[in-house]
Amino acid sequence: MVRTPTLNVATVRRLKAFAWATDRQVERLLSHMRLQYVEKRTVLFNEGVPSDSLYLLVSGVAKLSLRSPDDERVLVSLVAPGELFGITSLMPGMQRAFRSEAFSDCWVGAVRPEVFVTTLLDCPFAEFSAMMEGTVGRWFALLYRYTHFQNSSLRQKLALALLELAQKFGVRDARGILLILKLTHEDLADLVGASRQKVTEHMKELERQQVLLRDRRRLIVHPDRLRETAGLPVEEK
Amino acid sequence: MVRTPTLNVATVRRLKAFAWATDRQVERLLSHMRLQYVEKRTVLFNEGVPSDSLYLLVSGVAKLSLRSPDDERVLVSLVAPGELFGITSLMPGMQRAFRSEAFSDCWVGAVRPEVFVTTLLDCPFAEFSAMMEGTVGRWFALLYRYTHFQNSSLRQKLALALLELAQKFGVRDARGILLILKLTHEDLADLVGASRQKVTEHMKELERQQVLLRDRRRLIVHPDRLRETAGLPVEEK
DNA sequence: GCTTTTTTGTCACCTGGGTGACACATAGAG
DNA sequence: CTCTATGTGTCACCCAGGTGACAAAAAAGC
Repeated sequence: MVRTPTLNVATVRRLKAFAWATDRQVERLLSHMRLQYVEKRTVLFNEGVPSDSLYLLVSGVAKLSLRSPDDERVLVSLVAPGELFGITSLMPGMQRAFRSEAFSDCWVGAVRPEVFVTTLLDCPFAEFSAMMEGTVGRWFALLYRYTHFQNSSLRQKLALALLELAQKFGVRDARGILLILKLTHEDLADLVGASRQKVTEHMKELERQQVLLRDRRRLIVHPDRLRETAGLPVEEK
Repeated sequence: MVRTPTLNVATVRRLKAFAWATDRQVERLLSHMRLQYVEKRTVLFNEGVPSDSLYLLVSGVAKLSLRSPDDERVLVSLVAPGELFGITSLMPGMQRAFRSEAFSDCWVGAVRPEVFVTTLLDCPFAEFSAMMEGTVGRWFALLYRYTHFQNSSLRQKLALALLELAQKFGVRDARGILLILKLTHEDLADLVGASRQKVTEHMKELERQQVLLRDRRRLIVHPDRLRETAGLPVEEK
């Protein structure tokens, strides 16, 4: 039989979670936390679903993973007791980036992110989360790209990198999205961690396949086709 | 000659920076921002130095990079106008993770992170940054690992992953750091994005080199030697 | 314009790591 | 304590992508 752990201030301190918070704050937070048992291999949330809870791992080991283009699972991280996870819930309207499942049997505490922020920081959730998005949101995009690089071919990495560049530096154009940047193949190679020569080869090939085209030294990309060659689910919008 | 851009609320709005902030907040923030011109190829900050400023890219393109084990530069990201960068400054006592340099001639605004937080969020900086550390700090560790995977051999990736695991799941032991986790080679393979077979080979090799040893199915690692095989600067402490 | 430097395109060759296959060891389950 | 399932160790073989080299094409100086 499974024994429910007691979750009080002392436990939290032992887990070294919320080290910066006062006892009173922790107590209030705990009163809003629902504790749940998650059996090994059970999925807590899947990538792509809305992020409405923040989790504290109380005991056991949790696992964050994502599906790579070739449908393999990439193990992104293992979560240790005392860690918070499901952090996308701190940013407005964000979907879960990873699947979370129990790597071993776990006890997990769940709170609504609004409660978390207002009890620990006394500042409106909307403001806090907007701030998060404006600052660490960029990091998050990076993490996204890098985790998706795992198990991808060079061609896919290139497509992924170009998509990110299109979001940042792209302007609409009759023929697609124009990147307002002069990038050499060497720059791209550094970005995806490949050799210049192979980048040249793949870029030629991508041009041949009409995924992108060049106007002098400016790139014009076709985001849907890029997404396809990157092996991403084609975004409907 | 270089023309100094005007930096007022309208400019900020056009850049789509701080979209969530009110005009008054933006105005106050701008009054504390020092604008500087950074010529192409100039380094703004280097990895490893203390993070004491937060930057807004006003015009041009900036570049974030790091040095890989084989002393190559990994281009981590290109920063677009309107983006904030140097975000490590929002976490307490954190060093810069990347080098930042101008990819093209840039105008950059710098603020102290305390000013940034208190004008935009009216909550004490110390509390905010503790909160950041406790939440997105984990993401940051991930980003660190993944960026360092770039241009690394499987052996180095393994060492890096094991170091991260040792930090999370390690307890001191007479023989090194004991990982309180039963990990299969397959798990490790998923973590570093490699095949199970090659992981087995490299783990054997690492055992032979006394970088780690096994006690039944538990791993005991030697962090300094791991750091060395990962190609990281051996941390003095 | 002409010259120098930087990029691009394309080779031929090499190597780290993926794949499949299979024997052996270990650990749970009963 | 035995049986079965799951992990480990080690092959032989293949391929994506790295390396070096060099010519053609574009840019950038002047």
